[in-house]
Amino acid sequence: MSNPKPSTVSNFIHDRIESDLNENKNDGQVVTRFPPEPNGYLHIGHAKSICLNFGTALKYDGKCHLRFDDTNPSKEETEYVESIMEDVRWLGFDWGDDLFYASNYFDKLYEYAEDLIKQGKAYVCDLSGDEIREYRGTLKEPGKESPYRARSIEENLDLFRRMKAGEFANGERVLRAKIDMKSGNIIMRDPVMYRIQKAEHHRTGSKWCIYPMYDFTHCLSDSIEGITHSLCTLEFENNRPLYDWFLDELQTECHPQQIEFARLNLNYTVMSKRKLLELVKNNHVNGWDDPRMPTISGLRRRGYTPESIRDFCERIGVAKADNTVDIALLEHCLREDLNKIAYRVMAVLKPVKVIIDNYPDGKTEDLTAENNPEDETAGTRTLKFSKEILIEQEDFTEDPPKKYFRLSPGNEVRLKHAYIIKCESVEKDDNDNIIQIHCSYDETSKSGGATADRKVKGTLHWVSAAHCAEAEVRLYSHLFTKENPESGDEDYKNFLNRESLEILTGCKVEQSLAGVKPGLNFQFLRQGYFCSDPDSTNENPVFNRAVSLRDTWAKIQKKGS
RNA sequence: UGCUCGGUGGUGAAAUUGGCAUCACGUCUGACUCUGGAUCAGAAGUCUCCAGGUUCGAGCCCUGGCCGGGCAGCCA
Repeated sequence: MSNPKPSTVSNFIHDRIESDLNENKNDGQVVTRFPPEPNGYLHIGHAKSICLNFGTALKYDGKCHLRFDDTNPSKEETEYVESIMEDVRWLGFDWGDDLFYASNYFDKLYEYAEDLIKQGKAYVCDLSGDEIREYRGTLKEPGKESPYRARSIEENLDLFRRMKAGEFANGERVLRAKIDMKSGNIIMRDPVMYRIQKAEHHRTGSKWCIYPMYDFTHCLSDSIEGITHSLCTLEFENNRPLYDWFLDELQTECHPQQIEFARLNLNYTVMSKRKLLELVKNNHVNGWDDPRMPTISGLRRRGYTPESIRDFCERIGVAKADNTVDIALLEHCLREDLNKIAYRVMAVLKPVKVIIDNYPDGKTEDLTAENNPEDETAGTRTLKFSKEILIEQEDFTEDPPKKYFRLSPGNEVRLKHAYIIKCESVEKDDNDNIIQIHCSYDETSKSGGATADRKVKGTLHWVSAAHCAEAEVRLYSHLFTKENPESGDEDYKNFLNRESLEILTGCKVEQSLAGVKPGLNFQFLRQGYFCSDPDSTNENPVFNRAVSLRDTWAKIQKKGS
């Protein structure tokens, strides 16, 4: 496994950092941060942000902090904290000692809030939630000032301290910044800084009953940590004036620059934590790490490598335009990585028996198979060959269409690493199902043998019936049937692909795959890349199809139909 | 009819900051192949949302439109 390398392609953020560096801003330092809220599992969209933030630090010889933005105890859990750390690490990034929690700053944040009150720039407001919304105005109409806006500094201080002391109920009072109720930017209409929430926090327990809001917390956390460039997604653009306002009014020593970029969207899936949570909670998928999910843990279980995901994030670039990336690019990145490193093995997913009539009864042969033609150092393994073998049902047909290179009556194919065989006859049951196929083999055509270079059009994968293991194989396709399940008025769940998971049992795999450890990538020859699943047992190895191989034949068939 | 951001092949991103619109994915040909994989060679597809203007020269600057996104949580 390789470590992340500094990115070679630039983007508008790196351009700005370079111009800052040229002006010797921040003493030539670059410090970024990845600030997830621990309220769900990370997904491929977060991977973009992780690669951007950690990658930027790597490129400019700076640092990237991991900071949990844990200011809302009702939604956050330790389980999420742990999964996030695991995922970031797995992606190949290292935050060193720079692990932080916004909740670590609650004391400081509280002092900053009192500071603002003392400056007359924050006040305690008794309006109810509904009233606050009413007073806020609308997108087109200005808001009205709260009747509590004019409270004295002393009264505000007293009330805020009593909020902290737990004297009031949830929702009874909030602390607000005194900015401008007529601002065109609704964010600036006296935003709430603190709310009362009598809830157990996953780190601070019951120490606090007031919790700071995102806007107040984020800029100050960045400032406290000495972040130079605070990279976030586009929906926070409107919040930047507020980010700057808090830091300006509090005259903090460090004033990071917030820069926004467009979040990642992928077709045939959804990318909001809320929707992913819903899929998990309502059992539309089997947990956060279901291989169909765009979560990091799902992709990992599916068989994606950290390298392929980083490569993907590099290729999609960073810009400000809304975008939907074709999932085919992600798949391309995986194939490219796995092509270099995955061992080739043979697995027959839907078997049909072939009997080689002129092959001696009871004979077995050891054949030598290369593990990876793309990598000489990968070595070889031994394969057993015998009279009865299994091939893929798809690889035989009685009436071959045009350009069909596989096995059919009277036709020859090569068995990979073994002999050329010819179909002599077909045996069927009463219902016209093929039971077994009778073939003859050309003894001199053995790989490495006398007429080994004799050409036939097709080459098939196979396993020896007496020398194989049974396995379960899970085939995945797009989670949604629609490119953009979120467009239009209809509920995205209506577009869930009912056939996104196909479970195949009774698959036959070569012996070397028996008892395989989970998390290993293989190429099943001619089929795709598969990854052993944690559900595997010695008796029942389970493989997930990460991605199929490019399939020219499938395209030809599609055009024909 | 508030504030704000964006618009470059099918998709994503570039364009040395005003100088021949480039790259990748995808698509399509063909070659090669003991994986219909990989690889290699090639092709089509954008004249940059529109209309003006400045300029020898505009994707880039200016003006006016058009279209799309975000913002009215005591979420982040």
